[in-house]
Amino acid sequence: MALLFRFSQLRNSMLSSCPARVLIPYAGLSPGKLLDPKSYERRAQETVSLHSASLGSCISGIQPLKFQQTSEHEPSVPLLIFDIETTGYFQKITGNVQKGNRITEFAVRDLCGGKNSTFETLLNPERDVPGHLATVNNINTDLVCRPDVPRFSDVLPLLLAFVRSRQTPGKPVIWVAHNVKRFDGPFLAQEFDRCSAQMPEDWLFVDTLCLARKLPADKKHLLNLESLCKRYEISVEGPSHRAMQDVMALCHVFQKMSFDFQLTHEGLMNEAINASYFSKYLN
DNA sequence: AACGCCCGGTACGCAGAGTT
DNA sequence: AACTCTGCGTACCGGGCGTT
Repeated sequence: MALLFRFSQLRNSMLSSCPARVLIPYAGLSPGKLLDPKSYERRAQETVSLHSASLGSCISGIQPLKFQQTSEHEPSVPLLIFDIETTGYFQKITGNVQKGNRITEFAVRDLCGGKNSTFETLLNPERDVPGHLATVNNINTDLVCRPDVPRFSDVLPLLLAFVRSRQTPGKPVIWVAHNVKRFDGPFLAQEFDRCSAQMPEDWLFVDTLCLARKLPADKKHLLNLESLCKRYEISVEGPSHRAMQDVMALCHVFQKMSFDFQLTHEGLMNEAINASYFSKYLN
């Protein structure tokens, strides 16, 4: 019998986040080599405290998020729910790779939970944030275009270290996001490309938008994340369109969808695309 | 054999929808 | 607002079947 995803009480706080000092040893970097750790860590902690204050009670009316390893003898593949905020829509860049829209915030959460199961950071896009977007997510030029806000290239070693810290050797990693095929994925691939790096081949991506399209007709009308939260009766309060908040909402949506589709690890792997899918969005 | 009808598969274009 | 995937409707084609 196929193993079903099961969700159990999170062992640790939903908001436990992974500070830079934890990841730097994984990344094999000295703090000075990466960025000013104090300024970064202070910002990271500020971000956590911000979420602790504003998001701690933002999701209510549902059971606590649950997830269990499928077998103690066979470590499960980590499911990393992530979301990004950007300076605009994805545009394929031709010629000058410094042009185009950039990521301004990145948040990820390992659905398995545990210590240091989340990672989030603001990112310096090295370009202005269009004014109309500040009304969407409250991320403006003054907030992110500062020397103490790390660029994606600064954070990349930490991100890779975070993934390594969650990954079972020899097992792939499954990233889950809403519209990852057309938005988050291409952006991520483009940022890797800017860093002259390649996304690891054992990174797989599952698009919850594609899953939502397969929902029964009565649940199919609107498929954006907000509508899915309403349909699954997931109450999300506070400011929307912030990366970690959307991650938390998507965690719960994904949980519900997993039950709806009776998703198995095998089924999820079949739904997944690998990093090479996004190469068509690069030069 | 000729004709008409139905069904399934394929191809195409358009509108809607998704992300910030 | 930019971009493009997806679903839907439509048209077309070929095969099967029944009727004349």
